[in-house]
Amino acid sequence: MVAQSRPGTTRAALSKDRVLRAAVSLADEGGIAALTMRRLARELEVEAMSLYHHVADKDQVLDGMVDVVVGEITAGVRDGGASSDGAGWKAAVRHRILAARQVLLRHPWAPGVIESRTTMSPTVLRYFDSLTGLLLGGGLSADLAHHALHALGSRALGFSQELFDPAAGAGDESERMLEDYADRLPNLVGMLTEIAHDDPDNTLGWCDDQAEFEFALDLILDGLERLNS
Amino acid sequence: MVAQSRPGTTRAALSKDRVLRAAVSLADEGGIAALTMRRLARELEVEAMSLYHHVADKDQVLDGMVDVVVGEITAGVRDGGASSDGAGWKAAVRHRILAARQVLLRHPWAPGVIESRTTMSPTVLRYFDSLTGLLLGGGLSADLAHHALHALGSRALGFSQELFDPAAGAGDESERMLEDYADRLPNLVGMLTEIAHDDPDNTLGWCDDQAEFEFALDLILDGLERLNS
DNA sequence: ACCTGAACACCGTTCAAGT
DNA sequence: ACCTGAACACCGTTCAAGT
Repeated sequence: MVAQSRPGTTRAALSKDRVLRAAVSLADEGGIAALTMRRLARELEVEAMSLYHHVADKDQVLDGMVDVVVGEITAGVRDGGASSDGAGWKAAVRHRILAARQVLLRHPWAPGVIESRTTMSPTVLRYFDSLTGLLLGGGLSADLAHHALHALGSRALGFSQELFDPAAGAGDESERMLEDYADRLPNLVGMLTEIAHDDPDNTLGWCDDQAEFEFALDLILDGLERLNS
Repeated sequence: MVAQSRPGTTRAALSKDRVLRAAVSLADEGGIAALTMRRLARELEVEAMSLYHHVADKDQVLDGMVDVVVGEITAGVRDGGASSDGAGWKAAVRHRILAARQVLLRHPWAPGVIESRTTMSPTVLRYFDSLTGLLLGGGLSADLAHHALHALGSRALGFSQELFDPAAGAGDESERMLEDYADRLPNLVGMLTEIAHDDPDNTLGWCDDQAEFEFALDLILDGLERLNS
């Protein structure tokens, strides 16, 4: 096999960039478990071992995928502007983080991969540098800004690993489950039935992730603002 | 090979419990990557396939390992007592979560495994039920308690995935790194140098995880308390 | 310089066979 | 009922060989 799929049709040369973009779309479609070096090669119409001329190993592929995603986030940010004019820091941070979240929603595998990386890439560092700029520009002390980054944690990048399974007990089953567990989990069941009573649309296990994300984000940002006074 | 290691020494029969405890100690010692069905079997002086008489598959091993860890957390809690007397809810929640954190520090692999599970086990549900009891007992509305659980997220179980590598640039290298990146990461470097100036012990990349965890936890709990008034 | 085929040292898991 | 050995269908990666 030569690097042509049909006579007269020269296939684009392999490159690190092509490998990474193929890896991202493979994970987007089939989840991170679908990403194997062999399948990635097949997608690029190449032998698995050819990949190793452009990336050192699979870990470097994962590193690169994070950069692609964080690059998407950074690309959506217009620099300068209202970022440095003091009082607006909270809105600016909020806006940027919610924008990051929108990007991550398109790449459900990204949170897990980001958390599995042991070192921060230059691209990720640049994102955090920019976010830090918003905080310092808003008048937060270096110390408070530093605490803020830790408190935001992964939320700074737009995600928070949900421990509750969104699809756990959706539908009509949930009410029966509520009764089954009422004696063993009285507080949880009590809380959820009361919420369901107030809002009949809201059944067990079905939480509005966007609303919860914003609630937690605002809780943190409001807390920081208070400490900044 | 029969189930005896030496003549007269009958080996303990295999059981799901023994499998799970062996899995936990294997991961404690060698990290989660060291946990393979084959190695786990070797540790138990048994063939790999014998494990499948006690667990359905590796996923069930991971599920069980989470239960072992959360069981450790729950075991350290004395039920009843000061948990339900109103005003003390914040201290009670804080205390319980920090205790959970101490357990998780002994099982560094646990956060990753917990987040990889798609459904919550009865043991985990029981932990959250108990935590919910503290919130409701403290007078929080069902709605606010629900928001609180989401806002705490994995912190409710005592961990927060740190995005910054604790050992990234420790030691004397960090100062040189600071200078190298000063132009590309002005805000981050500015923040860190200012912190390092105030506290010479604190070098780049070396953060007090315990202090940062408590800062974020208190930020959230204080915010909830304010919303509860 | 880039790509390939065969091979190595692993995985999780199935299956038929043993006791 | 519990355990085993061989086998299957995968992995990531190395290496020597091709062009």
